[in-house]
Amino acid sequence: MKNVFINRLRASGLRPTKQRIEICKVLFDRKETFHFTIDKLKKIIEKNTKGKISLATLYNTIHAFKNNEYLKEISLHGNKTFFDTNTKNHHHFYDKETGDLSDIKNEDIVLSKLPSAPKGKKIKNVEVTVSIENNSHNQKN
Amino acid sequence: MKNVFINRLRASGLRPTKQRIEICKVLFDRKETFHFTIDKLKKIIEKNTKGKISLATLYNTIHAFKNNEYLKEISLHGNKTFFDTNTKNHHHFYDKETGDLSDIKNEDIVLSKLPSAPKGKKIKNVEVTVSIENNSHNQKN
DNA sequence: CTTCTACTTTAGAATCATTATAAGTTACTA
DNA sequence: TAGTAACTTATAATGATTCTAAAGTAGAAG
Repeated sequence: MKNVFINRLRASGLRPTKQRIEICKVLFDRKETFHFTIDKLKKIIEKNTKGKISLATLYNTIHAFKNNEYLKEISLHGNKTFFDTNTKNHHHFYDKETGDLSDIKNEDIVLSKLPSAPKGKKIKNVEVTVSIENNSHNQKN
Repeated sequence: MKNVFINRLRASGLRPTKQRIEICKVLFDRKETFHFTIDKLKKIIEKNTKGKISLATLYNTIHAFKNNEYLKEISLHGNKTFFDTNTKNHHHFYDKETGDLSDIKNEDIVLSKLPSAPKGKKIKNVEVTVSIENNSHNQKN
């Protein structure tokens, strides 16, 4: 329900506004984790909701959510920034041709060797991107 | 020497123009691998060279180099696209605060478990980004 | 329940990276 | 050395993101 969102927003020091709750519904009211760009989010909201939310508000809100660990930003080739409702440490398949991004569970990738961080630095997180393409590409015989 | 570059360009079907050779010198005439954004490259060229090279040419040329495996594009958070003169499969340390990027040799990271690609797809490449930050951050006691 | 203030939202302008365009220039082929 | 396709260039166009300034709203205090 709405209250879950209101409480989480409050807990992060964010005012529960009409727009933020609307965005919460789109992002978090689902079973699967959700990957999106601002652009895609905008389209979904325009479909689901009568009232529009301005682009600036989408950016502001998504960044507020990111800063409060509601969302994770994902590293990818290409120009658009992706966000992920799965904020746990995990990895991704990325198909550059289609732009599709999907989760790989943390336990499905095992890193058995890692270098130590450069002097004065420490490791903050490790992200693996597995780029995929159609089987038909460069088919070797 | 210049001839090395001319030959490699020719071998890839790229005409060895003044500008391309100039760019080759900046990129490949060095011991260490080199990580850069177009912006950074532009500044270096403006320092090293009397004649300017237009932004459009930098973009065109860098993309031609990328398509011909002279360069590798790197996946990162943030808005700018990074390129790497190390085209071998390898990984990176990335310090978002400073924007610094450095190589991790392929053998310094071992992935002992990988998921299989979704149906109809195959794995094209696997890239690991190890995000680092200053030791002083969030120091736990 | 009103008032006040700080936080939000908004439309639109501004900015930044990147790509497209169209005109002039250059490298190679014959 | 002439012709043509490839290349470079300045500039315009595009697309994503951020900024700005004005109008609206949530929550605290009375």
